[in-house]
Amino acid sequence: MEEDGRRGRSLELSGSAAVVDMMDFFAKERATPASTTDHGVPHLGLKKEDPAINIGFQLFPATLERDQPMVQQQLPPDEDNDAKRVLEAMQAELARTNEENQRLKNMLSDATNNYNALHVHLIRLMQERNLIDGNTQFHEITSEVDESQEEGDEGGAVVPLQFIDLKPASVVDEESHSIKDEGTQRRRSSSPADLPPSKSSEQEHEASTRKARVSVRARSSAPMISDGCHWRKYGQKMAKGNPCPRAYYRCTMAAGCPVRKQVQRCAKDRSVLITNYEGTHNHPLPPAAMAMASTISAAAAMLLSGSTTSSEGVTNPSNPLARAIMPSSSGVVTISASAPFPTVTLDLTRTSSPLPASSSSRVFGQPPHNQSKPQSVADTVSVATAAMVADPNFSAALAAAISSIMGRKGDGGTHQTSNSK
DNA sequence: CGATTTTGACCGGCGC
DNA sequence: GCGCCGGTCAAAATCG
Repeated sequence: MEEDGRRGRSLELSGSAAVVDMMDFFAKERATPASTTDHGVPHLGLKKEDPAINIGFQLFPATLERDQPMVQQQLPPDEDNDAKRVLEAMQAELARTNEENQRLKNMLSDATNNYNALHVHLIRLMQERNLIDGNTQFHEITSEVDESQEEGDEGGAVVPLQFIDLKPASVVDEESHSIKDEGTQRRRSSSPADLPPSKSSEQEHEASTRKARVSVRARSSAPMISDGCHWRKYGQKMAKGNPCPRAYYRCTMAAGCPVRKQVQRCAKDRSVLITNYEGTHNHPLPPAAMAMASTISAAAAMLLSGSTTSSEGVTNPSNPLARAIMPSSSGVVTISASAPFPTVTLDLTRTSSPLPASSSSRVFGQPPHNQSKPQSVADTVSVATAAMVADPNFSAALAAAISSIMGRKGDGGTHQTSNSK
């Protein structure tokens, strides 16, 4: 986006702006009204490619208001009855089109509301199940998502879906104040005045979860995947063990948005672009970004609900969401609770990843030089849902998955929460 | 001219 | 304490 390859300094990150699978998908998302993609097609019975939507939404309103008076002005005063009848017929047709247009708008609005309500409901159900399971660590994830949903309800149909963020609300609030202040806050953090009287277990937990991330792996020759948000590059570093530089971006869609992301090519397969998201957006997301956020939220909530476990990064077909997605994709979602921070990974590489399962742990923000240390791979929980992002049928898949999940509430499973440290 | 990128410096965490 | 490393800052450069 910002990186268009006009400069040659940033090595591989400044390559040509090629289009990848996921970019194709998000480009489609942007070109279509939000509700047509996010609510799920079944509500409308229309496909998002249906030309009727675009015609009704964009073309008719503009042409109607312009053309109608023009036709009348061009008519001579003594025009014959045939011309009048044609004119009346045209006007009637335009009126009908207007009505159809309005009806489509209403349908889209309803569908959007339905989708948002379902999404909130889904997250809450997952939270309830986590409470039952007594999984305190993962509970924080869904509760955070839930809070963001409630905030979004204030804005009506627009729900500020956020990338998964495991930080407790207090931490989020602190970080939301000012990005500029963050550095000084971090450097001031050792001040005795800022230190709490005692370090409770809750605070220890906070420290362990404040660095939660979402990692997206996509095969791309582009310098950065298009995720719908606006990013500003604020740094670039050479990471040890990887010849490709790592670029640091922060969200510029709203002032003070604390969300950051890191973009780096995989050392073993340079065609794979690894993007790590960190933080919570403090603003509503555009449709394209919502698609990503929704997917991650749904996948994470689903996984954290404890229906599927795996230590090898493979798909468990008993998972309803996975079942809904699997037919169309080979993508893999992985959630790791490993130190130093829990991470949700979306593997969007269409072919099976050439990397072993353990390599995905490195994506989790852990530099390669840590690989020699004892590190848990067994706490990795995986299921194939990432295809929702890569697959243009994402909406239908998500809707099917949600429906499936709703229908099996209470159906539980084991939940792997082991931590390597 | 404002927005964005580049890039060296700086900081804190961590291991030895 | 020292050095390494990842992450961030901020001034300068660059772009549209």
